Amino acid sequence: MSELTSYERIYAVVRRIPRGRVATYGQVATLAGLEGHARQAGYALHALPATTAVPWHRVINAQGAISARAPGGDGLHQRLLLEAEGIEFDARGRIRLARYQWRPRGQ
DNA sequence: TTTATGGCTGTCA
DNA sequence: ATGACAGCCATAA
Repeated sequence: MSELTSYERIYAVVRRIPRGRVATYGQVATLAGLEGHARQAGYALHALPATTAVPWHRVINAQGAISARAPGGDGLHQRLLLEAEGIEFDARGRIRLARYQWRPRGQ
């Protein structure tokens, strides 16, 4: 019923994530109309080109941690991007979701 | 067309 | 608190 692909819906949601905030894959999937398909949200982000304007780094897993998508430490790059936006990580490299998780509609 | 897989999530130990 | 298992279904081959 849409001319947009699932990926594009996901990108549209991710683009709405304010700076200094994060959202989980499941949350993005739900907002994109794909409730319960957290993985698809992850795949969509995985498919993003390096030149994208989508703030994919603001999307993390339900544990408030960064999913290691590549060996070696690419996750570190994502972490730096988040820290640059003012998001703090605890000693285990996890984000305080209670404080930084994006809350659409309720501000 | 079918088959395999997966940037996850939730539950149980 | 962490670790392991199974499941949901779209995308890619």
